[in-house]
Amino acid sequence: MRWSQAFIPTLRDDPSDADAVSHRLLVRAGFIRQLMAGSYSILPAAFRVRAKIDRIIREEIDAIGGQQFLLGALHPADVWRRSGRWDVMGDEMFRIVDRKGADVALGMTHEEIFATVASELTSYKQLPQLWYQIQTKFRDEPRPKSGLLRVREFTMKDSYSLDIDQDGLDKQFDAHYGAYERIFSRLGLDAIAVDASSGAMGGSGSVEFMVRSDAGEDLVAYCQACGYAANVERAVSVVPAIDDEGGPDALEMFDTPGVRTIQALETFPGGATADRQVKTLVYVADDTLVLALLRGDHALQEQKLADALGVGEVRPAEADEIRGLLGADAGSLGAVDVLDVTVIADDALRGRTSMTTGANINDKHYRGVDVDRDIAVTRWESLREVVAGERCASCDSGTLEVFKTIECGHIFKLGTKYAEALGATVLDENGKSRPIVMGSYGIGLERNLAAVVEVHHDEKGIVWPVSVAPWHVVVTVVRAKDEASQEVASSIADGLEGRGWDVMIDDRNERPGVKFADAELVGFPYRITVGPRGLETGTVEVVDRRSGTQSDVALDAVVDHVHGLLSG
RNA sequence: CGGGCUGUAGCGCAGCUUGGUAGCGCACCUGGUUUGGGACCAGGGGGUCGUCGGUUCAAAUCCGACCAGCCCGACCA
Repeated sequence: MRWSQAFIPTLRDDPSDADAVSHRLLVRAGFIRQLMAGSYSILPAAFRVRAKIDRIIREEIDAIGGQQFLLGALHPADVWRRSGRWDVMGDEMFRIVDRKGADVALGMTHEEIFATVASELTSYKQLPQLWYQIQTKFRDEPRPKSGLLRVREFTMKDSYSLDIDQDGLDKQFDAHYGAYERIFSRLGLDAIAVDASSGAMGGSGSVEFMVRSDAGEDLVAYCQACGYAANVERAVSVVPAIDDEGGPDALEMFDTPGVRTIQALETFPGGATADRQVKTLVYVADDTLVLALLRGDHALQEQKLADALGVGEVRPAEADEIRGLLGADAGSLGAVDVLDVTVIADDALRGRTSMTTGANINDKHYRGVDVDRDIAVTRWESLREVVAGERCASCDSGTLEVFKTIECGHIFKLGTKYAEALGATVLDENGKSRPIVMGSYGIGLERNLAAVVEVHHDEKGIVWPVSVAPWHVVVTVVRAKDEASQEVASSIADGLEGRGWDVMIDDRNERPGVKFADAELVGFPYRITVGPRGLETGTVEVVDRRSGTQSDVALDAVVDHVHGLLSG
């Protein structure tokens, strides 16, 4: 490829609306252009990167037995109604009405459709199967952002495993786990596998593959000592025990005029430190009011509560709902003697005594609360959000870090939910009909492309790993009008292309500085500079983008030399 | 959906307060000189000023509605 004919619209200035590093660099280096919020045009350079990511994914999924499909992006409402997700997905699903008035959806994922195809399976002898596709997904995100990291239209590799039993699912899940590790490694991404909440997908287990980046939106708790890693939606940690000795034993109500917060009660005469208070939160889950109890200085992780209750989401109760349930306002709430309400208590409250909490009468609190004696706890769960610096629960010696990450892949054990809803059953060896046990496994291609840029860049621009670079080498012709230089550049490019490398010849009649700056912006792993000065001594210059190392190499050795660098 | 901000040439921006022929830098085209880190000279092309409506002799500028985009939050497989 000759740059003079290539469409790589680089910009001298940063785009004004780009915040994330990958967004800024991909726009500026001529890889993408925005069409509307959450929708981007993939330009030729980005298309080449995407094609390489696509290929790496296909190689690894094929290697664990994947068969590639291509399903429709247009889905009839019926299959989504059958799984119950036509309503669950809400505004996030793009919906259209066809000319006959039928409801149609733009596919946001394909469990329903693959399950529909799977209904043709008839015998356990046909299992296991591993089906996948690489296809466009549509999700009407409430807030697209950060360039390709959060969009409304994107390409996903989604695979689906089909098995007769849980054991088969576990095997395919593990196979995907390994394939994903190999994929991210080949993309140059240091992905951390973390326990995650399965959220709206349901199922028995899920693992997210997270890449550390400030542009990410998920928080991960990580222990360097033992490698424990979990999304904060699930993470746990060790909470040092609190000494309850010396407090009042008997339940005793006392006046707390004007006290509305944990903090205020700490300094109120006769009050208590936050770690000796019980925080009572009222939440709504599926139209039912529940109480969530935590230690006063602990924060609720809402997803944990939702998972504990087995619902998709929870929301804090409104003021009038709270008053209707407990007869008091937020600030004076407690669970003492509350009997008709589901009470979920955080594990950190187990066995605690001499606690202080609201009395469900405005401006009154109880002291001397013995949690086991005075509160009818329905269930004990981990509800609190871990905080950086806490002790690791997994190895008991390390300290947890908490940092932002990009979710680059997510694998789920689905179970039989979709197979049952869509009639995907087979006969087992006893002739009995059984629903197929499914798993689903996703990787967003463009998000991974952006994640690579988030991780591999410097102040000059992108630094592509060789595995996904749009071109491996740029041959920069310092003086475009010098025919000898152009001929040398062509022959070097031919030599490298003959070895299987992708080469861009920068033959533009620009100043050298412009071409060097563009080469660094676009991110070619290696640059070969051809100019009259070097040719006088029969050499060209080879520059390593990552390290900046420069070396003069003899003309007749440069193809071998660069081939060696790229192969290394 | 709540809060904040922005829409003027391909990109980055000024002009709007105080209404009167639409500007600057970069990019682009032609010719010339240049060429190992974002050149220079001369000439030139390109804009329904987001959209619709209102006020006015006259609107990029004032008023209203709408649309789009960005950021924070809510939300989020």
